[in-house]
Amino acid sequence: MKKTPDSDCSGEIGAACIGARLRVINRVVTGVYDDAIRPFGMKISQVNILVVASQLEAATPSKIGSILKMDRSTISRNVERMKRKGWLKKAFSTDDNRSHLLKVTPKGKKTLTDILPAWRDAQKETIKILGKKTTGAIFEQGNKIMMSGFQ
Amino acid sequence: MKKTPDSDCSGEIGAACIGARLRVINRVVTGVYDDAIRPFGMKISQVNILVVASQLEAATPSKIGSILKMDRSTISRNVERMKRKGWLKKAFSTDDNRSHLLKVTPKGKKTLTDILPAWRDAQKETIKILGKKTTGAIFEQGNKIMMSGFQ
DNA sequence: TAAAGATAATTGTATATACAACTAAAGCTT
DNA sequence: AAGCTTTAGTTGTATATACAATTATCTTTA
Repeated sequence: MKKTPDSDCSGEIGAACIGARLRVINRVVTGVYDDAIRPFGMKISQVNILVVASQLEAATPSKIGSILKMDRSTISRNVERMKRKGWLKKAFSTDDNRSHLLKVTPKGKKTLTDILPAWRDAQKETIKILGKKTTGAIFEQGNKIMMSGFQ
Repeated sequence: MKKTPDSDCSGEIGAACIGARLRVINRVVTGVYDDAIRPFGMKISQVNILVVASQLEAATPSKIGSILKMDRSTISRNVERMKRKGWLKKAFSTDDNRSHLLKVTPKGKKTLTDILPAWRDAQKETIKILGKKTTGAIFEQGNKIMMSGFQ
């Protein structure tokens, strides 16, 4: 019997898609962190950028993007919002006029400090949801991928 | 010495944040699938919705959302786009007038069939990137979370 | 059964994300 | 040094996502 366009391949994809499962986990866990730090007006995506910017000596948008695996345009838009909130500012570097450095403002640092207890709660909650094994696997693999952006 | 608002907690968050690592992995893997199926005009998020809609007997927006852990409003917007593309259509159910059923159109099914080889390539690539251990952990945990939405 | 409470979907608003196209500035190459 | 190529950032456009508020319908309860 001839296969019609209706022949169902959704079974195979539904039963096996890693991307689908990863994205579900991502939505759930992102929600845990965002819920926890919402009272401070910050989101986990912004925390991540602030943290990386804090820890790099020369935090250019490109460098942050290569660590967090974000497109440059995404960084550009996020930085714009975070500047508006007063958490980040631009500083010009001397050696490359195409680029600039991103500095976390005192207000940005204070907010990071403020969210710390809520962030710790979100960590605990996430481990409870994912279990130690999955948490560990994600942690290690995530580290590897981020580290590849340091060069 | 008094702690100033400048005292740095970015070290702790940077060194430990599971959410950050998960989100990096999510961006990378989502890109793998999206790159693979881009020639067909579809994205992994849309594939996931079509697959779930295919497999449910009564695929309401709410049901799909509770499986994929998406907000109802997100489903609403995604369905709108997918209707525009001709992959999904609405059908009214008899028993609840607040809701409706979502049906995958023949065109939607055909496109799912068309992307199958590309999706398989993306699966392989993802396993290569994440390794078997992390892939397995994400798969199992993702299954558990999605299954909780079936009731 | 009428009022109160819960559920389903949509719409307004805002953030997150990426691709393509563009501009500007380095860095090579001959 | 002039020209080609690469790199950095921004902007236009589109999708993905969620919270709040709203409307409609269903369910429960008094």
